[in-house]
Amino acid sequence: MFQDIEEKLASAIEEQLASKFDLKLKVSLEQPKQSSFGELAIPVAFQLARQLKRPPRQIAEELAKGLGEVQGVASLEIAGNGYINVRLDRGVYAESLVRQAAGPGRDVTTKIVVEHTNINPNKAAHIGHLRNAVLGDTFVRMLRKRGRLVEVQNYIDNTGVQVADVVVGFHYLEKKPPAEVQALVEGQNTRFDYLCWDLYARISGYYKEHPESLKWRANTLHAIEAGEGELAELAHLVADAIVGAHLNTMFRLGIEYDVLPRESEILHLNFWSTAFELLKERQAIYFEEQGKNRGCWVMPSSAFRESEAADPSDEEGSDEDSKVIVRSNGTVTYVGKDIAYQLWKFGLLGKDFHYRRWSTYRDGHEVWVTTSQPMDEPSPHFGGAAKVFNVIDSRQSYLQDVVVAGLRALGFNEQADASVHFSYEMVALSPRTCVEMGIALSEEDKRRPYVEVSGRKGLGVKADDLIDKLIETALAEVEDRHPEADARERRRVAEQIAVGALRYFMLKFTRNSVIAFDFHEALSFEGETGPYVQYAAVRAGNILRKYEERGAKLPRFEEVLHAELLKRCFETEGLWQVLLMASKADSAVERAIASGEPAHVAKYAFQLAQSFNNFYHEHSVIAEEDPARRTVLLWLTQYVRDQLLATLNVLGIDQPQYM
RNA sequence: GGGGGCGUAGCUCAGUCGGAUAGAGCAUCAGCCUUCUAAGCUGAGGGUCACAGGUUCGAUUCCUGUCGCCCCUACCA
Repeated sequence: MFQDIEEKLASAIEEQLASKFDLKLKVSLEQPKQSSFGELAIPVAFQLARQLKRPPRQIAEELAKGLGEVQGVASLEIAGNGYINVRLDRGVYAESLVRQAAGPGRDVTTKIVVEHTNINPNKAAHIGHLRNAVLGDTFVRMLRKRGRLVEVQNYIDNTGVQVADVVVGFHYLEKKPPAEVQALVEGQNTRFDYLCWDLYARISGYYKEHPESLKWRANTLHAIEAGEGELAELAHLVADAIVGAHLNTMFRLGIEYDVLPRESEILHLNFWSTAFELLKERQAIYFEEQGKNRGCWVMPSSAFRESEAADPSDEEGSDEDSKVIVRSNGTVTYVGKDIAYQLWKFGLLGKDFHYRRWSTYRDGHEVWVTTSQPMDEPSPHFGGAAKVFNVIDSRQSYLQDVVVAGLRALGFNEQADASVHFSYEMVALSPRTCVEMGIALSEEDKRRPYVEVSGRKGLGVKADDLIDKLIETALAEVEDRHPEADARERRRVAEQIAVGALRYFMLKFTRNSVIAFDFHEALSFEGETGPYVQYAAVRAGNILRKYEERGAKLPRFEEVLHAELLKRCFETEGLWQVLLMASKADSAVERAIASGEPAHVAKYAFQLAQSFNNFYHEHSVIAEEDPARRTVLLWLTQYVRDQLLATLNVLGIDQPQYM
């Protein structure tokens, strides 16, 4: 609703600008700093003042006069030097919320692909991976909430170095044949993904002490790429088992995928060789004859580095910064495969995978995986997007630039522009948390704001361990508060609170801020946290439930409530502010999509919860004696609850039955 | 060396296109449970928006420089 009025006003002003000043300008609206200024502010006169060389106040007055009647708007005022402040007609506004004109569906024709999670399938997921998956999943929920068609892809790098290293560990270090590893996968006593976590750290250390053993890695990579032999078999075994573990971990947080494109199929279905031919044909890459990259196919740095293109005076052979796409031994780097994958996402490769159903989630949703052989059962159609978001760690922005440069070099400028590196900073550990975990720190590290995690060193917090710990903490609290409740139900509530705390924690920071993970902070359920928001929703639900438990029935609000009554009640500033805040849910999501910041939705959820908690404290709904007023308060409670739940749903957070 | 990011309250962070008196949470202190659950609410203290210039009617925001911290700059991803 708020969204509608914003759009209506913006376009009305834009029309004015066009007719009065012959200007084409995108008008944006602000929220006034103080609520006494009204509900919306239009600062457009300031922008115009310079262009028109006239005082902003005068322009504002002219625009406001010309605007006339806008539905739902009570008045326009010129304030300060030239703000146009907008006051809504509270009665009309509230009434339209009671009638709930559904928000407009947006673009459902073009597909958006969001790729996220993308964890190397060689060990358990850690907190850094959680940030990726939660960000990606929330962004997907945001887009879907606002009517976009979205496909979720989780790329599986099952032929890369990291998988190879674990295979090396099993084969060369532990001398385990595939059958034995299979037994470990199926074993009940230890978790396979945890076991691989340790093994990966072990083999990484081993390489350091015995550099000659790196040839094992090379051997293994070749075997995997060829797809034959015991090493390849081990790689498949490990990768599939770990992917299963990752999907289970993510499902605990309500994260699901549509399709798992695998690197093995990129290779075996010759996606790469097709892309390779294209790149050579268009001369996007060339064969290096000299220097350190001799014998490799490389992309010149001028393709992805603006500064170098600007300065051609450099001597000819200065391509030390070129990016190797095909190594001198003939194998292709990750970036090369990623270019082929990116082309497929846009439907530009002229090829497709084959698919089989990987599994079906408990809610019935299916996730598919790519295969190299045609399957009998028909599959949905994947790929062919108009826009692609790649949720990838910001440390890889250089590689992402190379991928986009690849598209551009092939002449796909439109798709290059539609490729978004949805980047985010890493999750590190606070020094305090390192100490708690028994990680030895140097004096220097202790003074740092954070300590980087390292899979190679096995240093980090495993996702499932963190989730378990959160559940444990929440459960203790739930048991304390509800000793009489059913144990299974309490467990369920604790899980929902834990997930709420974790997802909110991962979302409350904007993407480009490094999170120094701290157990104490993450385990907090007070203040700006997921549980705080959940608690507000639960309280709202309690009011409605209690009301009905006491024998009354909730009125049919749309029949009982009318503009006049609503206007009278919402003259109370506090109540109006709650309603206003609640009506901004869609606007908040839309804004967050535009800025690419899921954190904005989290912040909004918190503000709405805060606003409601305030209301809860100040007004007794059920005890309200004036029946008309009570009806309004009940409706407000229900409306806020609905908006809160809708927003929590966008954040991937459930409402517990009680707290 | 080159590229990118950051620097806002004791701590962790927000801060819309340059606009009205710079905001939250935590921590500290002082209050509030016979009520729809206190995982809550109210209040207080706490700021040279790193520093110095510049552009502007107006700068936390844009530009330049300085200082400090971080990331990238692999035939790993």
